[in-house]
Amino acid sequence: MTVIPRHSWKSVRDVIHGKILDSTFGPGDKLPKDEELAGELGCARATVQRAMRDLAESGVVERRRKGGTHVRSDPVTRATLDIPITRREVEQRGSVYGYQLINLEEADTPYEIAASFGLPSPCRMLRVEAVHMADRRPYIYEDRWISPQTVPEIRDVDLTAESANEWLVRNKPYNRCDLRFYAERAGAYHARLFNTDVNEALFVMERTTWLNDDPITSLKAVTAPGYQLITTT
Amino acid sequence: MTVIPRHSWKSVRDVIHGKILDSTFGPGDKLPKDEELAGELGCARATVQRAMRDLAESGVVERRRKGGTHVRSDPVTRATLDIPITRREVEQRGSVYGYQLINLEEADTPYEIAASFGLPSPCRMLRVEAVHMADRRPYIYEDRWISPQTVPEIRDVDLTAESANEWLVRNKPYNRCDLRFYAERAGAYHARLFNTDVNEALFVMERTTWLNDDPITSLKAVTAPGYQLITTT
DNA sequence: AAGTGGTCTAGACCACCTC
DNA sequence: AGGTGGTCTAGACCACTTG
Repeated sequence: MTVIPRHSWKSVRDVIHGKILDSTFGPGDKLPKDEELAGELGCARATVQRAMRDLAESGVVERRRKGGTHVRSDPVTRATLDIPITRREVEQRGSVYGYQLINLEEADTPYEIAASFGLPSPCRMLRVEAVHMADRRPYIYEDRWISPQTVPEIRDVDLTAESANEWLVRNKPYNRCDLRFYAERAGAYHARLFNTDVNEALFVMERTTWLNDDPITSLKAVTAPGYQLITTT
Repeated sequence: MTVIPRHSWKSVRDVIHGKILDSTFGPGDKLPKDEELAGELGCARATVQRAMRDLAESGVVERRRKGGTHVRSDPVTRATLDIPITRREVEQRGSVYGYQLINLEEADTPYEIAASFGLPSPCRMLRVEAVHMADRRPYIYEDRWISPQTVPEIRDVDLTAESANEWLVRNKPYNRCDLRFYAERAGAYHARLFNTDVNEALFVMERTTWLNDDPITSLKAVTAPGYQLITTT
């Protein structure tokens, strides 16, 4: 009786993944149940579980109780995005970070902002406009709405000194986060801010967050010309 | 002796996360070792492990053997991006998908492409230019380079019928994937293709993949005006 | 060298979902 | 209602990494 070399969950994962890649199991096919696979591979069921969870997380298979494990029929490329605090991002580029509050007011949200929160109608929120700078040049313009009902403490924060970005990330957890990326023409305001052409193409990130279905903040971040969002897996 | 209500790994995670959010443990602080926490919380060490892994994956803490578990000092917002096959994306929008090969040739890669693969100098690759369409209108223009050394089978694929996008995702696994997003002005070519203004801002995705350090493909996908990349967590 | 997280097992029970 | 994946435990051993 030979002890099997070693059944790490990664090797189990790779064996199963291999059978999918070589078409032993095609898109949509049902895989044997964990228990069977554990028997075949000579490892504990928990090890198969661990392997399968990894495959499920990377989008290769789908699992459902009672339904079993199926090979996903529409493969996706899945990647993880890390969006750091803007200050950190600037500093890691080796630049000097700067921050400037442009405007702070309490006002009714436009319809689009209410909509992005999923609210039926506009309501009163705190609006914060600010610029993040890298080496004294504008780097990201942020236009943010904060719900003072969910985040009452925000009124006590000195937003001329600390960016809402930083304070919120450090102090206010969230459950749900919507992200949206697109390109936008600069327009007169941003062209002047970034000292560029009116027709420059700018990369825009929008982020809306909730805590237990209560709106926290909605942010539109317009980046300087040439900005790139990068991921490595 | 009351049986503790139930110690699911999620509740354990939330307890620990709570202690981080209420500053019981601040940024950079070291958390007790798993064994201790398990004792305090009255659960198995494996349960703490599971909870901690989740916190580590979502970027809240960092763990190192022997080093212990620390609260991350620079919080990040972490999101998972799912990029489907373009055909699927179009179909799920409820549109009719179309595909058109524009150009297919073997040529030396420009320096930028070689660079994105991390290669020192240009080399011969297959170049595929194509358009994906939604309801007969251009949706995404793709300019792709494929390494025939890593993917010799590509020569036998009829790229007029099936997009390289689809064939590669279905048939060629990859280890490593770099993604890059930015905005670009349309220019004459894309303006005509998308039937829009020369200065329109277009959202661009670049994706480069490898299998065990061997280059597979590098793709620049220029999207139609108004395109948005969306994530929900 | 030793401390800490990571993995593996065997077994039990739970919870969800399809059949 | 029953089958399948998900979780939990207790204990052992492994592997990384830092003091």
